[in-house]
Amino acid sequence: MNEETGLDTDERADHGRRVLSRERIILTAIDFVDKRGLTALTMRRLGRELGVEAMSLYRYVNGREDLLEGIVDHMVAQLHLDPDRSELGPADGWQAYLQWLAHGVRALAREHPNVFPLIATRHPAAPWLRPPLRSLRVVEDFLTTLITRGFSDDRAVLAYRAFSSFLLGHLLLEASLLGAETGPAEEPLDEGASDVPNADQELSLDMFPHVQRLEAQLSEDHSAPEFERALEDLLDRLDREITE
Amino acid sequence: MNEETGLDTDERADHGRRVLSRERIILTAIDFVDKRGLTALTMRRLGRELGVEAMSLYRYVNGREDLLEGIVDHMVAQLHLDPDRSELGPADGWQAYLQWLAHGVRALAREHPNVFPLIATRHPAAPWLRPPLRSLRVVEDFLTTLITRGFSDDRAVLAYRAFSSFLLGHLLLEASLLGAETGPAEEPLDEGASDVPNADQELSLDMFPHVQRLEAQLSEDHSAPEFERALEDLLDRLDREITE
DNA sequence: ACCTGAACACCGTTCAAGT
DNA sequence: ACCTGAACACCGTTCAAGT
Repeated sequence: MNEETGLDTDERADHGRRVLSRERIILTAIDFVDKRGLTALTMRRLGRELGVEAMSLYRYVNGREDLLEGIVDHMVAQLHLDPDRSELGPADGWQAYLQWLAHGVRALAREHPNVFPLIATRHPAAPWLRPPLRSLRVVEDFLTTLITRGFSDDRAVLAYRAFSSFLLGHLLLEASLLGAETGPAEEPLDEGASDVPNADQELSLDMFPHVQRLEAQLSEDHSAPEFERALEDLLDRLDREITE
Repeated sequence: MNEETGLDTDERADHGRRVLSRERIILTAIDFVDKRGLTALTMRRLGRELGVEAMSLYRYVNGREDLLEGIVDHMVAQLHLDPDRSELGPADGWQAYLQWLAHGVRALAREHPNVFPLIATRHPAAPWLRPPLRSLRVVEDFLTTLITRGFSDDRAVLAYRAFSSFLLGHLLLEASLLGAETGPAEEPLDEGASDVPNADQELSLDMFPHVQRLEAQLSEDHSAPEFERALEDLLDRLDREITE
């Protein structure tokens, strides 16, 4: 296997006559979701994007579910390619590692806000893999790093759980804000065009004075500082735990 | 409107000749998702469940998206019906209120683990509504409670954001664990039956010694105490914020 | 070896038609 | 007023057939 491309070398020697590959399909799918949203991703449309009939994909991908799984795996695997990782020597503490990892996952969420919900909500393959840190390699890395830096087994597992919850909550919300634009084809849908007893809570804002008054502040996006602040609090909490 | 049934009284006087109503459709849909999972929910299947053709639903529901919206609204609205709410007088502090609210949302997630991802990931109607506290009434309640107990506007908004992230991260993970059973028809799918270059990470566990050794501990479910612990930490943090 | 045409069962949704 | 039949465009997926 070629480390860089993930393709067998004899496939690459094929002068590109081979149009499809699992790698290319997954990359195209991620690109497609980035641009048009998750719900728009269809085997048939993805085929068209690749200049091929939908049925051809089934040679490389075990159906739609497997395609989604492949997308998630590919995304999470990116964490290992982060160049900054090499700057982290054994001399650095676990806090530096968790900072690095947290920012790596956050970068993923910000680059692919439409894909992140997939990472966040698909059922992991095993009960001890929790979103968004859902890869054996990443979890192994996590545990070794903490344990070699003084965490007991129990504390390391606790930290993994707490860290997962933290990332999930903050990044899913942040991705949701970013993805709202690209989302599922946000139709204008002019008001009152429906004759359905909608029970719609278009109860006017007047009934909710605080929300109305604070609407602007509620809409502000302070994702970055809030993320940093909450991350530091989490690290402090973990620090207190291991020394208590 | 009848407070208990949510039906107009003249509808109830109709001797039940009217089979359908938005209320009944949504309740049946929630029940269906609880039992068979979100992906199984189909307009046609839901119609069959109600003893009716799928097309009939369109008189009460503006298509599938609106149905999902209705489900989310109905679930979140349940928070106001919590009987314990009445035990919270103005004498109780904001901490008691946030404890009550957190446990209310957690109860929702545990009772409907297959529905919770919907609450967590659907784009809110407005940018200042964040999952899972995505209803005007709930947010208004949140803000008034905190502000009348000494929070400044800014602190209250910060608290809303932090609280949302906290609930989302913890409860989505917890619901995911519970929902794994009922989930999307988890097929056995015997190993090796596929000829696809899966790049499957069935790299044996031997390569991940820490994960292997801690597998049992990683699989343990300590949702309840972890939730309580993290909630208290959050409340402490908010407390520190307003008094600093 | 790799891609496709045709086919199947199933979707969401619309609308004219039934009662 | 409420439900349905028929139809349309679109799904995912299989498999025999083409090259």
